Amino acid sequence: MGKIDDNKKKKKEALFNTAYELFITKGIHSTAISDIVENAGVAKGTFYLYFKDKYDIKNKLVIQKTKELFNDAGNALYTSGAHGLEEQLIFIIDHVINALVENKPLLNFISKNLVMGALRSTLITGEKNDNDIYERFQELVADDEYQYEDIDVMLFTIVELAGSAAYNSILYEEPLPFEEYKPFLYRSVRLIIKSHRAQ
Amino acid sequence: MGKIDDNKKKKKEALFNTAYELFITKGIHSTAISDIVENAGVAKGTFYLYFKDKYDIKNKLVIQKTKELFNDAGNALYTSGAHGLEEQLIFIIDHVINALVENKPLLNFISKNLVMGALRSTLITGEKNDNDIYERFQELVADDEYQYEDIDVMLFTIVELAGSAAYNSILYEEPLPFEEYKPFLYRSVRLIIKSHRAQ
Amino acid sequence: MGKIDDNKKKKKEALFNTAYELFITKGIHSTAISDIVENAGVAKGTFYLYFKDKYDIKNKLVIQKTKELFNDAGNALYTSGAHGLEEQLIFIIDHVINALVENKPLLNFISKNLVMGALRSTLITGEKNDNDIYERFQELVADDEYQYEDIDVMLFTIVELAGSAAYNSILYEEPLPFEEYKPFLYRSVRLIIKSHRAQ
Amino acid sequence: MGKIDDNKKKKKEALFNTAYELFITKGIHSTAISDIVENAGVAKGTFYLYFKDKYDIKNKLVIQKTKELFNDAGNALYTSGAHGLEEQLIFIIDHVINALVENKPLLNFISKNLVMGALRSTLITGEKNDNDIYERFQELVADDEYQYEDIDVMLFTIVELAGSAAYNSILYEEPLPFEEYKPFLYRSVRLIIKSHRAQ
DNA sequence: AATGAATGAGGGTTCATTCAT
DNA sequence: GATGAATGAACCCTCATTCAT
Repeated sequence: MGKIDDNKKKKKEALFNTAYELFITKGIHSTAISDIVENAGVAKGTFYLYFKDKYDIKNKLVIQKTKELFNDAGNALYTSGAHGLEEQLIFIIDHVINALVENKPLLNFISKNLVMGALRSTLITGEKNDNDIYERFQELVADDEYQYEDIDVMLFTIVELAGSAAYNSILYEEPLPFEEYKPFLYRSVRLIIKSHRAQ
Repeated sequence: MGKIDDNKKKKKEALFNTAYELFITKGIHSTAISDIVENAGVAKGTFYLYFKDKYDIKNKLVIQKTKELFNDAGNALYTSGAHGLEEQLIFIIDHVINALVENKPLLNFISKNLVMGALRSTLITGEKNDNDIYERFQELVADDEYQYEDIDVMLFTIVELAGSAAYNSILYEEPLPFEEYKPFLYRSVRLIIKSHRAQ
Repeated sequence: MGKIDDNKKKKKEALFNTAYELFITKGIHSTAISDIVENAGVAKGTFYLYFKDKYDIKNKLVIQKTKELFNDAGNALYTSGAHGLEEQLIFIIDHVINALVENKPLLNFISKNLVMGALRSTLITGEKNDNDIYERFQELVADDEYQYEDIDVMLFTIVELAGSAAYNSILYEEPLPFEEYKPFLYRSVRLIIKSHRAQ
Repeated sequence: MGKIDDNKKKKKEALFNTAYELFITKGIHSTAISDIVENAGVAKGTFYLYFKDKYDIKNKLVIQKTKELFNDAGNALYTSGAHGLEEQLIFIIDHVINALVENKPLLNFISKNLVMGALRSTLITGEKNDNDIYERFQELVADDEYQYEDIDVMLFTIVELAGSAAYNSILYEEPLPFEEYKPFLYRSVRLIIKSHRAQ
C-alpha cells in the first residue's frame, strides 16, 4: 500500500522534474510529451495517469516554481533582520528577483504568468501548507507598526509591477539593465506600500 | 505597376486582417495557416511570400494593434482638454484600458506581450510615422511645467504596471473587478510620475 | 459459498448491465472497457475474469436482448387470444417490432445482427430454458390446423425479412415511415407463411 | 491542368482500390489508414485530402460495390432473354447473389449495409449515371404487362429480404446451404412481386 | 507573383492487456 | 478472486512547408 503510493508519487515526481528540465531547456513548444516520458523513464500512458495534457503539467509547474521562489524568500527573511513591512517586502521582492537573475530560464518559463494567481492558489486548492507565503504576507502586514488598507490590492500591485518590469529588464535589458533599473523599481514599490497606509 | 502593387498590398492586408480575426476568435494555437489563407481567399504558398510563419504574423499584429491603441488615445488627447503631464498620461492610459475593457479578445491577444517593445518598435523599424506615440510622449514630457528625469524609465514602469495589472483585473477580476481596482492603479501611476520629477 | 457465488454473479451482472447501457448510449465503438468497469464499480482486471474482450460481451448482450424481446412477445401471446399460426406469428413479430419502435437505441444495437442466430443459440449453448422461444415456435406450428413444411426455413425467412425491413423503416423511414410500411410487411409475412403450408 | 486533375483522380482511385483490397483481406477494423496509404503509395496526409476518415471511404466503397453488382446484373439482363418483370427481377437478384457466392469477402464487406440506400444514392447525389440501376428498375416495371403499385416498397422488400437471407445462407449455411435455400427465397420473392400487382 | 496538391514527420491520445500485490 | 497502476504499441490526424505548374 505504502509501496504503491510511494511508487506513484515517485513517477509523478519524475514526470514533474523531467518536464521542468525540458521546458526550460528546449522550451514548452518544442517539448513533446514523448520527450518527457522518455527522459522520465516511464511509459507514455503513465503521463496521462497524472496529467491532462502538456499545459496541465506546465501550469502546475509554474505554480510550484513560483511558490518555491517566494517560500525561499520568506525563509530567508527570518535571518535577514529586515524590520518593518516596507523593508520586509523589499527584501522578499529582491530575494525573488535575485533568484531569477541567477536563473533566467526559470524567469523565462514563469514569464509573466500567473504570478499572483500562483501565490493565492493555496487558498484556492485548500491544501494546508504551513510555509505558505500568502499567509506570511498577512502576518507581516499585521505585525507592522502601521495599519494598512486594501492589503490584497497592495500585494497584487507590487507583485505585478515587479514581475512585469523585472521580466523585461532582466531578459532584455529594457529599458535598462536590471541593476540600473532596480533603484527605480524599488522606489516605486515603496511608494505603493506607503500609499496603502491608513492615514 | 501601381495596380500590381495595390494587389500585392491587398493580399497582405487580407492575410493580416484574417489572421487577426482568427487569432482572437479561435486563439493562436488553434489557428492554422491553412485557416488563414482559406479565409483570406489566397493560396497557401502566398502566405509564405509575405510572412515567415505564424509567429511572424502574430508578432506584427501585436505591434500593430498596440500602436493603434496608443495612437487612438493620443488622438483623443487633442480634444480632451487634459492639462499637465500627469493628467495627460492618465488620460492615455485610461483611454487605452477602456478600449481593452470593451475588447477583451484583443486584451487577451496582446496579453502582456511586448507592450513597451511595441511602442518603441518605430524606432527600431525606422519607419517614420508622424503620428508616433513614442515621440508624442517625449513632447508631452517636454511641454509640462515640471522637469522629468529618466523619462524612458518612467514610461516603461507605468506601461508595465498598467498593462500587467489591467490584464488580470479586467479578464479575471483579480484582485478586484477593474472598475474597483482602477482608483488604486491610477493612484500608483500618479505616484510614479511624481517620483520622476526633478526636485 | 452461496454468498461468494452471489457476489460473483453480481459483478458479472453489473458488467453486463453497464456495458449494455453504455453501448446503446455511446455506441460500441466509443465505449472502452475502462468505461464499463468504472461505471460498474469493479476493477479493470475483473472484466477479464468474466469476458474475453469487448466483443465477447457485446455478442452475449445481443443474444440476451434478442431473446428477451421474443420471450416477452411469447408471453404476451398467452393473453392475446390470437388464433392460428398466421395470427400468432404476426402477433409475435408485431410485438417485437413495437418494442423496437419504442426503443430505437436497442434496435440500433442489435441492428441486423444475429437475429436468427440468437434465437437458435439456446440449442447451441444447451442451456435449458423452459421459456424458450424457439421451442414455442415449434409448438405453435404443431398446434395449427394446417401442416407446414420446412418450418425452419419459414421462420428464418420471416425473421430476416422483418428484421431487415423494420431496421430501415423504423430508423431511417426508408422507404416509408414504419407505420406506413407495416401493412406491406405483414402482407409479405402472411404470404410467406401460407407458402409453407403443405398443400 | 488536365495533368493535375488526372493525377488527383489517380491518387483517389489508388486509395479507393487499396482500401477495398485491405478491407476485404484484413477486415475493416484491422485496416489502419497507414496501411492504406502505404500500399497505395501516397503520403498519409493525402488520404485526408480525399476522405474524411476510414468510415468515409468504407461507406463510399460499399455504395460503389453495391452499384457495380447491380449494374453488372442489369447489363447481363440485356442478353438474358428474361421476359416479364418477375423473371427479370429474379434474374437480377440471382445474378447479384451468384456474384456474391463467388466473392464471399465482398459479401462479408457489404454485409447487410446500405443495400437499398446504395441503390438510391444516385438520386440523392444527383450524379447522372445513365447506367443507373434504379432507373432501370423503373423502366422494367413500366414495360411489364402488369401494372404495379408501391414500386419502391416492392423493390425495397425484395432487396432487403434477399440481402439479409443470402448473407446468412451463403456465409453461414443458415438455415440451409444457399443452393438449397434458393428455391424458397425465390418463391418468396415471386410472391412479393405478385402481391404488388394492381388488381 | 501565385497557386494548391502533396508531403510525411510528428504530435497527442487511447486503451486492451498484464501482473504484482 | 479482485485490484488498478503501468504499460507501450497503435492509431488518427494535423499542418508547416515545398515545388511543379
